[in-house]
Amino acid sequence: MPELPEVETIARRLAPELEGRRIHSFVSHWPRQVLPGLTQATRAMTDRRVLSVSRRGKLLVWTLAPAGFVLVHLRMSGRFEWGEPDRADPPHVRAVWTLDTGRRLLFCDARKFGRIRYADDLAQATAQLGPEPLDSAFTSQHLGDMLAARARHLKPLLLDQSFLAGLGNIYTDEALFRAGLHPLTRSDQLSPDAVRRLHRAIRSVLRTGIQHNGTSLDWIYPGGQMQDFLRVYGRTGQPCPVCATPIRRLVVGQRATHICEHCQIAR
DNA sequence: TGAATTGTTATCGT
DNA sequence: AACGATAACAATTC
Repeated sequence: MPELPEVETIARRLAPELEGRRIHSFVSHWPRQVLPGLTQATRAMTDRRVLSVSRRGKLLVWTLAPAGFVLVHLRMSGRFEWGEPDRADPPHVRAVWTLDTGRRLLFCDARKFGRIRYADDLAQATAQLGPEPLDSAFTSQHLGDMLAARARHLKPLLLDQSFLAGLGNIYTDEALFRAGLHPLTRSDQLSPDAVRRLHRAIRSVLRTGIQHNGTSLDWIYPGGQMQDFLRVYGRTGQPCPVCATPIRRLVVGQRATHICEHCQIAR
């Protein structure tokens, strides 16, 4: 579930606790989610200091000193919790970093789809990711060029992390609604105005998501308020906030997709 | 009980 | 060959 705004929120919460700390030890209870391999990753993380915690797309990035990076992808159900000395650990703890302070950072992941990767080279490890939608370098002109170079339906294209990094199902549906664009619109057939609307919609919905600490729809990601500001996602049958037409749920590229048929047209 | 959930990868077709 | 579409897959919750 965690998409760009959720991962950004997690990074901001983690940073003040983790930055400056040294990793004393690392233990995994599900080694297959540790890359490039448990022994290699463990050796590379142990006794290194966390310089900074940031985000690239949906990846959480820890910059280590003197060298190296930890990249955590939460996938569907990954989340971080701090171990409490006088309380039992939460369920589904898959990995534990123990810090020089003795504090334990727990990686919990019910579905075990998350990934913990150590990499020497950040650029190489993130080479397949598309641009950051909130970067100042990501202009409407840039998006227009990218869209025109492809001939694909907007929804699956926006979900493609190698096209643009960070959008998932929720924010893609919300961005398309705000842009007034149907998810099946072909990327190379947008008018210049539609490109501008889409660029604006993507950035504003992500910024709004961050402002509200992300979207909390179930037990997987707590502490967000963005679910109160969603206009189409998960609102099947409820009235469109603009025109009151009931929101419809369709399936596009094997993904649940929520639209207002009146407000969202191919153009 | 099986339907739903999502990003990534492998595979198929054009 | 390159690109787009599609299926399979990871594992669990309700």
